[in-house]
Amino acid sequence: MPVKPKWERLADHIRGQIESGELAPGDQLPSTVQLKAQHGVSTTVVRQAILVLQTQGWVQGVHGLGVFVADR
Amino acid sequence: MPVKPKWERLADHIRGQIESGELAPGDQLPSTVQLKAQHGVSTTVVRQAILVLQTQGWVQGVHGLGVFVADR
Amino acid sequence: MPVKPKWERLADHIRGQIESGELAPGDQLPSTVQLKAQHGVSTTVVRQAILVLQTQGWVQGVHGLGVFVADR
Amino acid sequence: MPVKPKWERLADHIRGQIESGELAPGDQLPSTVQLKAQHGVSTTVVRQAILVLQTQGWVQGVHGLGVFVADR
DNA sequence: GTGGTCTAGACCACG
DNA sequence: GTGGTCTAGACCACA
Repeated sequence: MPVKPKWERLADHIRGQIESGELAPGDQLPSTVQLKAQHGVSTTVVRQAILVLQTQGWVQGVHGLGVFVADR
Repeated sequence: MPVKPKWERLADHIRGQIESGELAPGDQLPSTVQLKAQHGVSTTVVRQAILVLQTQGWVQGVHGLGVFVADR
Repeated sequence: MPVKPKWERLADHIRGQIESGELAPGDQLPSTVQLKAQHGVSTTVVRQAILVLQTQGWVQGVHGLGVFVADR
Repeated sequence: MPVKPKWERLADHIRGQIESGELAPGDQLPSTVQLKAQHGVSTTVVRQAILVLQTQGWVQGVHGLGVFVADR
Protein backbone atom coordinates (compact mmCIF):
# COMPACT_ATOMS: atom_id res chain seq x y z
CA MET A 1 0.00 0.00 0.00
CA PRO A 2 1.56 3.26 -1.12
CA VAL A 3 2.29 5.91 1.45
CA LYS A 4 3.11 9.51 0.82
CA PRO A 5 6.85 10.09 0.91
CA LYS A 6 8.14 11.81 4.02
CA TRP A 7 9.18 14.93 2.16
CA GLU A 8 5.67 15.30 0.76
CA ARG A 9 4.13 15.05 4.19
CA LEU A 10 6.59 17.62 5.51
CA ALA A 11 5.84 19.93 2.60
CA ASP A 12 2.11 19.51 3.24
CA HIS A 13 2.67 20.36 6.88
CA ILE A 14 4.53 23.58 6.14
CA ARG A 15 2.11 24.55 3.38
CA GLY A 16 -0.68 24.10 5.91
CA GLN A 17 1.06 26.43 8.34
CA ILE A 18 1.27 29.08 5.63
CA GLU A 19 -2.33 28.69 4.52
CA SER A 20 -3.55 28.85 8.11
CA GLY A 21 -1.58 32.03 8.67
CA GLU A 22 0.61 30.45 11.31
CA LEU A 23 3.47 31.41 9.02
CA ALA A 24 2.95 34.83 7.43
CA PRO A 25 4.61 36.21 4.30
CA GLY A 26 8.11 37.35 5.17
CA ASP A 27 8.37 35.00 8.14
CA GLN A 28 11.45 32.84 8.38
CA LEU A 29 11.00 29.09 8.46
CA PRO A 30 12.86 27.05 11.06
CA SER A 31 16.36 26.23 9.86
CA THR A 32 16.98 22.95 8.10
CA VAL A 33 18.71 21.65 11.22
CA GLN A 34 15.68 22.54 13.34
CA LEU A 35 13.27 20.98 10.86
CA LYS A 36 15.34 17.81 10.88
CA ALA A 37 15.16 17.61 14.67
CA GLN A 38 11.50 18.61 14.92
CA HIS A 39 10.30 16.04 12.41
CA GLY A 40 12.92 13.39 12.94
CA VAL A 41 13.92 13.27 9.29
CA SER A 42 17.12 13.53 7.30
CA THR A 43 18.66 16.48 5.50
CA THR A 44 17.51 15.15 2.18
CA VAL A 45 13.88 15.00 3.25
CA VAL A 46 13.95 18.58 4.49
CA ARG A 47 15.73 19.80 1.35
CA GLN A 48 13.27 18.02 -0.91
CA ALA A 49 10.30 19.47 0.96
CA ILE A 50 11.73 22.98 0.80
CA LEU A 51 12.56 22.49 -2.86
CA VAL A 52 9.00 21.69 -3.90
CA LEU A 53 7.64 24.56 -1.83
CA GLN A 54 10.12 26.85 -3.57
CA THR A 55 9.19 25.66 -7.04
CA GLN A 56 5.52 26.08 -6.16
CA GLY A 57 6.24 29.63 -5.00
CA TRP A 58 5.31 29.18 -1.35
CA VAL A 59 8.71 29.96 0.08
CA GLN A 60 11.99 31.44 -1.03
CA GLY A 61 15.45 30.45 0.14
CA VAL A 62 18.02 33.17 0.66
CA HIS A 63 21.57 31.87 0.70
CA GLY A 64 23.25 32.36 4.04
CA LEU A 65 20.14 33.73 5.71
CA GLY A 66 17.31 31.27 5.67
CA VAL A 67 14.08 30.27 3.97
CA PHE A 68 11.22 32.75 4.02
CA VAL A 69 7.50 32.63 3.25
CA ALA A 70 6.94 34.33 -0.11
CA ASP A 71 4.63 37.24 -0.73
CA ARG A 72 1.73 36.18 -2.87
CA MET B 1 48.19 73.98 26.87
CA PRO B 2 48.16 70.19 26.82
CA VAL B 3 44.86 68.40 26.40
CA LYS B 4 44.17 64.76 26.98
CA PRO B 5 44.26 62.80 23.75
CA LYS B 6 40.89 61.81 22.39
CA TRP B 7 41.52 58.12 22.89
CA GLU B 8 42.28 58.72 26.56
CA ARG B 9 39.07 60.64 27.04
CA LEU B 10 37.13 57.87 25.32
CA ALA B 11 38.83 55.24 27.46
CA ASP B 12 38.01 57.28 30.57
CA HIS B 13 34.40 57.49 29.45
CA ILE B 14 34.04 53.72 28.99
CA ARG B 15 35.93 52.95 32.19
CA GLY B 16 33.51 55.25 33.96
CA GLN B 17 30.56 53.34 32.55
CA ILE B 18 32.03 50.11 33.87
CA GLU B 19 32.83 51.52 37.31
CA SER B 20 29.35 52.99 37.60
CA GLY B 21 27.83 49.64 36.70
CA GLU B 22 26.25 50.99 33.54
CA LEU B 23 28.27 48.28 31.82
CA ALA B 24 28.35 45.05 33.78
CA PRO B 25 30.87 42.19 33.47
CA GLY B 26 30.01 40.13 30.41
CA ASP B 27 28.22 43.01 28.71
CA GLN B 28 29.17 43.74 25.14
CA LEU B 29 30.49 47.17 24.30
CA PRO B 30 29.08 49.03 21.31
CA SER B 31 30.86 47.98 18.14
CA THR B 32 33.81 50.02 16.94
CA VAL B 33 31.63 51.45 14.19
CA GLN B 34 29.03 52.54 16.72
CA LEU B 35 31.64 54.04 19.03
CA LYS B 36 33.07 55.99 16.10
CA ALA B 37 29.66 57.43 15.27
CA GLN B 38 28.63 58.08 18.87
CA HIS B 39 31.78 59.98 19.75
CA GLY B 40 32.63 61.41 16.36
CA VAL B 41 36.10 59.96 16.30
CA SER B 42 38.18 57.83 13.93
CA THR B 43 38.86 54.12 13.93
CA THR B 44 42.30 54.68 15.36
CA VAL B 45 40.98 56.56 18.37
CA VAL B 46 38.48 53.83 19.16
CA ARG B 47 41.07 51.08 18.70
CA GLN B 48 43.59 52.88 20.92
CA ALA B 49 40.98 53.37 23.65
CA ILE B 50 39.94 49.73 23.51
CA LEU B 51 43.57 48.68 23.49
CA VAL B 52 44.46 50.43 26.74
CA LEU B 53 41.31 49.13 28.40
CA GLN B 54 42.29 45.63 27.30
CA THR B 55 45.84 45.91 28.61
CA GLN B 56 44.47 47.26 31.88
CA GLY B 57 42.11 44.30 32.08
CA TRP B 58 38.84 46.20 31.92
CA VAL B 59 37.59 44.66 28.71
CA GLN B 60 38.38 41.74 26.46
CA GLY B 61 38.06 41.62 22.68
CA VAL B 62 36.81 38.43 21.09
CA HIS B 63 37.65 38.16 17.42
CA GLY B 64 34.57 38.15 15.24
CA LEU B 65 32.18 38.70 18.13
CA GLY B 66 32.85 41.94 19.94
CA VAL B 67 34.45 43.54 22.96
CA PHE B 68 33.17 42.51 26.37
CA VAL B 69 33.51 43.82 29.91
CA ALA B 70 35.87 41.52 31.80
CA ASP B 71 35.07 39.70 35.02
CA ARG B 72 37.10 41.11 37.88
CA MET C 1 22.63 23.29 -14.50
CA PRO C 2 25.82 24.35 -12.86
CA VAL C 3 26.08 27.93 -11.64
CA LYS C 4 29.38 29.59 -11.02
CA PRO C 5 29.84 30.75 -7.45
CA LYS C 6 29.51 34.46 -6.89
CA TRP C 7 33.16 34.82 -5.92
CA GLU C 8 34.21 33.21 -9.21
CA ARG C 9 32.01 35.50 -11.26
CA LEU C 10 33.39 38.51 -9.40
CA ALA C 11 36.94 37.31 -9.95
CA ASP C 12 36.18 36.80 -13.65
CA HIS C 13 34.76 40.31 -13.82
CA ILE C 14 37.85 41.91 -12.33
CA ARG C 15 40.20 39.75 -14.35
CA GLY C 16 38.32 40.87 -17.44
CA GLN C 17 38.80 44.51 -16.52
CA ILE C 18 42.52 43.91 -16.22
CA GLU C 19 42.82 41.99 -19.48
CA SER C 20 40.83 44.66 -21.32
CA GLY C 21 43.11 47.35 -19.96
CA GLU C 22 40.31 49.04 -18.05
CA LEU C 23 42.48 48.43 -15.03
CA ALA C 24 46.17 48.99 -15.75
CA PRO C 25 49.15 47.67 -13.77
CA GLY C 26 49.58 49.80 -10.68
CA ASP C 27 45.94 50.86 -10.61
CA GLN C 28 44.07 50.50 -7.36
CA LEU C 29 40.99 48.32 -7.27
CA PRO C 30 37.82 49.59 -5.62
CA SER C 31 37.93 48.99 -1.88
CA THR C 32 36.33 45.88 -0.47
CA VAL C 33 33.49 48.01 0.86
CA GLN C 34 32.88 49.46 -2.59
CA LEU C 35 33.04 46.06 -4.25
CA LYS C 36 30.54 44.74 -1.74
CA ALA C 37 28.13 47.58 -2.50
CA GLN C 38 28.67 47.52 -6.27
CA HIS C 39 28.02 43.81 -6.59
CA GLY C 40 25.62 43.35 -3.72
CA VAL C 41 27.64 40.64 -2.05
CA SER C 42 29.17 40.02 1.34
CA THR C 43 32.69 40.35 2.63
CA THR C 44 33.43 36.68 2.10
CA VAL C 45 32.65 36.76 -1.62
CA VAL C 46 34.85 39.81 -2.21
CA ARG C 47 37.70 38.37 -0.15
CA GLN C 48 37.52 35.03 -1.91
CA ALA C 49 37.57 36.71 -5.32
CA ILE C 50 40.54 38.89 -4.36
CA LEU C 51 42.28 35.88 -2.86
CA VAL C 52 42.24 33.82 -6.03
CA LEU C 53 43.33 36.81 -8.09
CA GLN C 54 46.22 37.27 -5.68
CA THR C 55 47.29 33.64 -5.82
CA GLN C 56 47.09 33.77 -9.61
CA GLY C 57 49.26 36.88 -9.60
CA TRP C 58 46.76 39.31 -11.09
CA VAL C 59 46.59 41.66 -8.13
CA GLN C 60 48.46 42.34 -4.94
CA GLY C 61 46.95 43.48 -1.67
CA VAL C 62 48.85 45.94 0.45
CA HIS C 63 47.73 46.06 4.06
CA GLY C 64 46.33 49.45 4.97
CA LEU C 65 46.57 50.81 1.44
CA GLY C 66 44.52 48.82 -0.98
CA VAL C 67 44.61 46.17 -3.67
CA PHE C 68 46.59 46.95 -6.81
CA VAL C 69 46.91 45.45 -10.27
CA ALA C 70 50.22 43.63 -10.47
CA ASP C 71 52.93 44.26 -13.03
CA ARG C 72 53.21 41.36 -15.42
CA MET D 1 55.04 40.14 17.41
CA PRO D 2 53.45 38.58 14.42
CA VAL D 3 50.93 35.84 15.02
CA LYS D 4 50.08 33.35 12.35
CA PRO D 5 46.41 33.33 11.44
CA LYS D 6 44.43 30.43 12.78
CA TRP D 7 43.79 29.03 9.32
CA GLU D 8 47.52 28.95 8.64
CA ARG D 9 48.29 27.17 11.88
CA LEU D 10 45.58 24.62 11.13
CA ALA D 11 46.94 24.12 7.62
CA ASP D 12 50.43 23.66 9.05
CA HIS D 13 49.08 21.12 11.51
CA ILE D 14 47.41 19.01 8.84
CA ARG D 15 50.37 19.33 6.47
CA GLY D 16 52.56 18.10 9.30
CA GLN D 17 50.36 15.07 9.79
CA ILE D 18 50.70 14.24 6.12
CA GLU D 19 54.46 14.74 6.03
CA SER D 20 54.92 12.61 9.14
CA GLY D 21 52.87 9.83 7.60
CA GLU D 22 50.16 10.07 10.24
CA LEU D 23 47.86 10.73 7.34
CA ALA D 24 48.68 8.58 4.30
CA PRO D 25 47.69 9.20 0.68
CA GLY D 26 44.07 8.19 0.21
CA ASP D 27 43.22 8.71 3.88
CA GLN D 28 40.19 10.78 4.70
CA LEU D 29 40.63 13.88 6.79
CA PRO D 30 38.30 14.54 9.72
CA SER D 31 35.11 16.20 8.53
CA THR D 32 34.86 19.96 8.66
CA VAL D 33 32.52 19.65 11.62
CA GLN D 34 35.06 17.54 13.48
CA LEU D 35 37.91 19.88 12.63
CA LYS D 36 35.85 22.79 13.92
CA ALA D 37 35.22 21.02 17.21
CA GLN D 38 38.75 19.66 17.59
CA HIS D 39 40.42 23.01 17.07
CA GLY D 40 37.70 25.27 18.45
CA VAL D 41 37.42 27.36 15.31
CA SER D 42 34.70 28.37 12.92
CA THR D 43 33.77 27.16 9.48
CA THR D 44 35.76 29.87 7.76
CA VAL D 45 39.03 28.90 9.39
CA VAL D 46 38.64 25.24 8.48
CA ARG D 47 37.61 26.04 4.92
CA GLN D 48 40.50 28.45 4.44
CA ALA D 49 42.97 25.86 5.74
CA ILE D 50 41.56 23.15 3.49
CA LEU D 51 41.52 25.58 0.58
CA VAL D 52 45.23 26.34 0.70
CA LEU D 53 46.06 22.68 1.16
CA GLN D 54 43.97 21.92 -1.92
CA THR D 55 45.62 24.61 -4.02
CA GLN D 56 49.01 23.35 -2.88
CA GLY D 57 48.04 19.83 -3.89
CA TRP D 58 48.22 18.23 -0.45
CA VAL D 59 44.58 17.21 -0.25
CA GLN D 60 41.58 16.92 -2.51
CA GLY D 61 38.00 17.57 -1.54
CA VAL D 62 35.28 15.40 -3.01
CA HIS D 63 31.82 16.89 -2.79
CA GLY D 64 29.52 14.79 -0.66
CA LEU D 65 32.26 12.38 0.40
CA GLY D 66 35.05 14.12 2.24
CA VAL D 67 38.54 15.50 1.94
CA PHE D 68 41.32 13.07 1.13
CA VAL D 69 45.10 13.12 1.19
CA ALA D 70 46.32 13.35 -2.40
CA ASP D 71 48.72 10.96 -4.06
CA ARG D 72 52.04 12.61 -4.64
C1' DG E 1 39.78 53.96 6.14
C1' DT E 2 42.16 50.10 4.07
C1' DG E 3 42.98 44.98 3.83
C1' DG E 4 42.89 40.81 6.65
C1' DT E 5 40.99 37.54 10.08
C1' DC E 6 37.19 35.58 12.42
C1' DT E 7 32.47 34.10 14.45
C1' DA E 8 27.92 32.02 14.13
C1' DG E 9 25.02 29.95 11.51
C1' DA E 10 22.28 29.78 7.33
C1' DC E 11 21.19 27.39 2.56
C1' DC E 12 22.93 24.51 -1.47
C1' DA E 13 24.75 20.41 -4.03
C1' DC E 14 26.15 15.75 -3.90
C1' DG E 15 26.30 10.73 -2.64
C1' DG F 1 26.04 13.83 6.56
C1' DT F 2 29.67 15.55 3.64
C1' DG F 3 31.94 19.54 1.26
C1' DG F 4 30.97 24.11 -0.66
C1' DT F 5 28.90 28.76 -0.80
C1' DC F 6 27.09 32.66 1.49
C1' DT F 7 25.30 36.41 4.84
C1' DA F 8 25.93 39.86 8.42
C1' DG F 9 28.84 41.92 11.03
C1' DA F 10 32.47 41.84 14.49
C1' DC F 11 37.64 42.77 15.85
C1' DC F 12 42.62 43.30 14.32
C1' DA F 13 46.80 45.33 11.97
C1' DC F 14 48.61 48.84 9.15
C1' DA F 15 49.59 53.49 7.14
